[in-house]
Amino acid sequence: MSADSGKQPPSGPRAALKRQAIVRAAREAFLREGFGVGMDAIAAGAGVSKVTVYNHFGSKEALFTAVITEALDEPLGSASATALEGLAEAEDLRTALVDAARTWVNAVRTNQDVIALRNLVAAELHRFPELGRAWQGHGPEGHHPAVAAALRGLADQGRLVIPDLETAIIQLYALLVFPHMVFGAYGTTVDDGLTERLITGGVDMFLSHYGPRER
Amino acid sequence: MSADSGKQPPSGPRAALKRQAIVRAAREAFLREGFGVGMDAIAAGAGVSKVTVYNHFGSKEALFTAVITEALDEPLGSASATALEGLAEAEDLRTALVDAARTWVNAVRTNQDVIALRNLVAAELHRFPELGRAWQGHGPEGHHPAVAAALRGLADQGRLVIPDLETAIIQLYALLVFPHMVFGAYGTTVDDGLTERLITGGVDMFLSHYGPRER
DNA sequence: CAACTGAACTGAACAGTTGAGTTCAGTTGA
DNA sequence: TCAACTGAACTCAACTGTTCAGTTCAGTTG
Repeated sequence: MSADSGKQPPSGPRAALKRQAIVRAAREAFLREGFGVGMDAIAAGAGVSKVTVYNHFGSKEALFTAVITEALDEPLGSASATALEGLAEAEDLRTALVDAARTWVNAVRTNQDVIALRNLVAAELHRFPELGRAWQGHGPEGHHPAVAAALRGLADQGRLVIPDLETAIIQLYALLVFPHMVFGAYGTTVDDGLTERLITGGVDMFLSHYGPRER
Repeated sequence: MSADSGKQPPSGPRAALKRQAIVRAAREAFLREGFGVGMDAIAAGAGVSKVTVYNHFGSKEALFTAVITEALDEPLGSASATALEGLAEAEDLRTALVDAARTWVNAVRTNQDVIALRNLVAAELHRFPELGRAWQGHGPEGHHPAVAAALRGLADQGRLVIPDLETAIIQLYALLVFPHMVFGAYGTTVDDGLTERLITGGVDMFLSHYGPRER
């Protein structure tokens, strides 16, 4: 019944280009109009025949899945991850944390696309239960491990006192990135001034609780 | 062309019951299957003829709007608002804050429906731009004023030192309710133990930053 | 209490549209 | 030469919204 009965997707360099164009156009289309956007519109946006789309992906759901999983392993974390790693060597912990937080939050803010995609997934959860599960642990908060490692390192150095690491990680996320995710959900964006106050204020608050009592 | 040309919706006690049943069923259906659910399914769920649905609401979009606006002024905040008001008279600020936070967070957690509805609105923003605007300022974080008043009161008493009220409010939200909203977005729920640790840990963190330096 | 009235409701069929996925004959390009 | 691609026409299912003949029911009148 489905198109994938014994058919393997096209291969070769030409096919790869087409595939890329399709995913790109599909992502834009989904972001612009939601999951309800027509396959014809996507094909047209990719400058490709609808048949080609189906030869590559077999179904709309598979295409959507491809878009999401592709967005899933976007670099998003690379800049902020390196910023977090440098934390151990920093002399002035507060300044270093504020800097790391800035690049981190900025990565989230400039990738509103990813947040919007998450909303799509959330809204279509009933259609894509696996995607919902796959999205957990990824997305903008996808590098828990990096944050965990950074915090653990600082704790081992004795520069932070963290009795409950899991809670602390969530709190750091909550103070720094969750506001942008929550407000971004309806298209509201947090303005630059407030963003900066949330960063410095969040770091200060985090340090005044977990930091050494040097204050 | 539309059905509302010169037609007013039915009135009277019987009609009111039907209308209520329709909105209720529509809400469940939308939550269960998303906006794509068929009107026949909604009518069946309400135990009502499809014609009755159209006599009452005229269109699917109008019905969806009715569901959302009805959810908009749900009491959600009443319990937590009163809990927040009692804060000024409390002797033990930490205990009182933790208690207030518990009822507040619980209100949010048990109203996951409302959060899920918000996701629907976000996903269908292009179809309902007005709804998106109406939803801002409401929803689970809809009682900013109550929180603002409570914090201001404590600051005036000298029991908290809050240089930037707006930031402080968002931080309180971030520490206590945002995690449940973010994780709840894909159906993941925060388990009871973590919830409790987030509450106490969040309050402690908040107080260690804004509270008097008695620590 | 019986007959009546009229608005609201039912059930089923129907019209019109949209969109997913397919078919196919023909074209492009390494 | 062969796999990939195109374009257009097509099927098929689902969905929104409508129509209509008949039914329910609260309230009114005699």
